[in-house]
Order: sequence, then C-alpha cells, then structure tokens
Amino acid sequence: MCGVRTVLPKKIPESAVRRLSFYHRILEELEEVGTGTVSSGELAERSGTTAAQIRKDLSLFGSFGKRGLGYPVQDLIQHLRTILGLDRSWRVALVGAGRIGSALFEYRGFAERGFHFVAVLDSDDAKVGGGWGDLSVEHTDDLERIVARERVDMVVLAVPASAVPDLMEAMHNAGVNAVLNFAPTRLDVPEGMTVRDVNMVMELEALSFALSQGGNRGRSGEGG
Amino acid sequence: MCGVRTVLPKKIPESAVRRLSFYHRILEELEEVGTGTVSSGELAERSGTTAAQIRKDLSLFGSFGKRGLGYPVQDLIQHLRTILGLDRSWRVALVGAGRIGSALFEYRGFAERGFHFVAVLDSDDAKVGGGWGDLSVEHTDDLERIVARERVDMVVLAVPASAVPDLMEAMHNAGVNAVLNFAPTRLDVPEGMTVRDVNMVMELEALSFALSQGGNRGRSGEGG
DNA sequence: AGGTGTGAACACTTTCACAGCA
DNA sequence: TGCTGTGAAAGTGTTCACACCT
Repeated sequence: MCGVRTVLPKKIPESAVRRLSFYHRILEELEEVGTGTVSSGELAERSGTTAAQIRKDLSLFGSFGKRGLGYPVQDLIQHLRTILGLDRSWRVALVGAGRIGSALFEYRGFAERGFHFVAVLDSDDAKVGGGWGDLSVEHTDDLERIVARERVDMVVLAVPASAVPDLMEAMHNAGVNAVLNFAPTRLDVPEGMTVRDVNMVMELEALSFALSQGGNRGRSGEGG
Repeated sequence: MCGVRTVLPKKIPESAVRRLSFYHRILEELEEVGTGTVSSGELAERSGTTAAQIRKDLSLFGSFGKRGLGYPVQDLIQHLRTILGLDRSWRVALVGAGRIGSALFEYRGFAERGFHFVAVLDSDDAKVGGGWGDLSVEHTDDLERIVARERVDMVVLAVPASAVPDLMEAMHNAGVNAVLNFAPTRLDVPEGMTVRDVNMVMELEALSFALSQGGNRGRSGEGG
C-alpha cells in the first residue's frame, strides 16, 4: 500500500486529457517495438510537445517514472488506460442512421479501442427495421427503453440540428451522460452530462480563415 | 475611406476563430428570421458564451457595432464572411477514398459553405478509375499534377496513418497549405502549412475519461 | 550523469468594469 | 438609457529551472 497510485484531487485541463490520449497511443507503438522504458524527452519528440509538458500532464495523476531512467512503458500504458477508462469496454448507441452515422458505424477504429455499438436509432420509419451488421435500426421514440435494455454508456449523435433538442431531453431522461455530437449546433447540456462536439465544417472554415489571413500559419489543429 | 475596416495586426487565438465561425452560423439564422440588429448579450445567449467574449472576439477585427444599439446582422455576417474567407469558394481534394472519405464526399454541408470537392485520390488501384459523382478516382502518385490541374486549395486527408508521411511531402511539394486530417497520427507540419486534426476516437476517449473520473462534468466539447 | 517531479515565472485567455458614443 | 469597445484584473495553462532521487 505504498506503490504508485492514481490520485485525482485537482481539476484536469481539457487539453491534458487529449494529450494523455495521444501519449497512450504512442506508448502502445513503443511497446510493440519492445521498448521497456521511455524518457519524457523521447515521448516529447514523438508527440510534438515538450518534455516538461509531459511530466506535468502525468504528474496530475501520480508519479509513474523513475528518476534517472524514465517511464516504464508497460506500466505507464496500464496507468493511462485506467485513467482514461480504457481498461473496460463501452456500450455505445448510434443515434442517426444517415451517411455520417453509417461511416462511423463501419469504422473499425472504435471497436479496437473498446467502443462497441450496441444499438442504432433513427426517426425515419423507412430506416427502422433495416439491418446494420448484427443490429437492426430502432425508432428514436424508444430511446429510453433501448438505453436501459442495452445498458448504453454513450451516444454518438449524428442527426440534423433540428432533431437535437428533443433527443437531448430523451437522453437526459434515459440517464445517458456522455454524448459525441456531430450536429452543427450548440447543445444545451444538462448538469452531469458530458458532450463533445465534432463539427467538420467549422474545421474547414478554420482552414479557410488561415488561408485568407496569410498569417496564423503552422499547426493549429486539435483532436476532433 | 473611414468606414469600418477589417484590421488584423494582432495574433488571433485559435479559440476565437472557432467562435467566430459559430457566431456566423447563428447570425445567418437570425437573418433568416428577419432580425436586423442583435446585441452581444443576445448573441451570447444563443452561442453559449458571454457578451464580453463576443465583443472581444469581434473587436480583434474591427468595430462592427453601434453603441446603444448592437450589431447590424447583415453587415456583421458580411464582415465575418470576409474574415473567415467564406466570401469565395474553395477547391478541395479528397485524399483517401475509403469509408470516411465517402461519407465526407457525400456530406452536403461542405458544398453549402462553399467547399467543393474537385478531385478524389486513392492509392488503391482497384479504386482508381471508379466514379464518384462527377469525378473519377485518381491515383495518389499523381497528386502534384492533380493539385496543379484543379487548382486545389485544401486537402481532406482520410487515409491510414501509415500513408501520411509520404502524402505530406507530396502535398507540400504541390503547394497545398491547408489540410484537414482524419488520420490518427501527429503530422509533421512544414512551415506555411496549416493542419487541423479530427480524431474521433480521441473524442470518445475524452468521454470515457469523463465518465470514469466522475468529476469533470458538464460541457467539455469543442468544435471539430 | 541522467531524468523525474514540482513550485515559481511566464504567457495566454477570459472576465470585469467602465468610459464613451448613439 | 443602452450597448459597444477596451484597458486592467483575474484566471488558466505552459514553460522554466532546479531540488532530488537512482
């Protein structure tokens, strides 16, 4: 009872979480190559941040390194998994069976990381009943029931902006408190729910801005 | 020569650009309803920020409002269009004709905003020659030629991570300096090129983190 | 020597508060 | 009076620098 522990009494910057997620990915690559230990300097080089940043980010959660040596790759991966909640699998419902929904549904990257689709919903009667892999499309009217039945942890929301408010309420009632939103609209987020927005048009507009303004060059991206 | 001008001698926070993009969208909705003037307070309410934030953001580019009144909706839209580079259309090449590429290609939201696909590229010979709308898929080996021929302004990059480095070099040589990257890897961005990353798995991991950590609730999203 | 962990300095963003114009 | 535009204050995130451990 005095090994390294994952403590968390501070508030964690949004940006730090994104970086941790990225470190995790890089560490997995290192593990595959058989690297046993890695220094913050080397991780920095590979992730495009600074060594200090990495040490700070990790120190938000505990002391995982050995002075003079660096971080043991396998241990650190395991710690990051625990921190990020990747040491379990997540049950995800896809709401919106359109083009984007379809692409997301078929994208293998999600399942690889432990995010599994357990239901597909749409409000279009013509789509309801259709087969998507092992699943068949159900009606959004039944959202609450489906969430309960499938023990849904998260929703991927790929519907038109106009459909969002009603669905938000339904999800809230159903006890869903994590949503990945592709609708180009600002959600009214109830207490206790976490929402992340992915808005590809806005990303293109940021590029358009950069090209138009001449300045503001170089990396400006984020991890949407 | 003393009307409102769009000045830009400062450096613009990344976050401000994203918000401007969002204000623009809201203003268009207001215009449709026939609103002539809007105050920073009202815009704040609709966009989920604060009035001060909005005034600061806009003041980075000029003085578009009238004291005691607010901002004239139509004028402000026009100004934002100019600032964001949305007063013209952009020629976009899609590199990577897989599932995600396909969904992006068929997504109407891009064209509505003036982003037009003018070429589709892939490295898979089986896909080359296939018809995508009016376009036919071309080989990534010809990237430089295609960029020149089609006067490509931006690339949407939807390829596996392993293909990225070579393509980055080709794009750089071709003079492309805006890339929307869907590959889950950190690009090495040459001077003068702007890259924005969209990484949906990382977004899910952020949700996973939020659910796991109990704390850190409420909106945490961004505009991907 | 080598590299972590961390308080303190710094830089950047957001919020406040108010002068000034319609 | 109402609301913008903006310096100054507060807050947040990043970088520095060094004590400390191996």
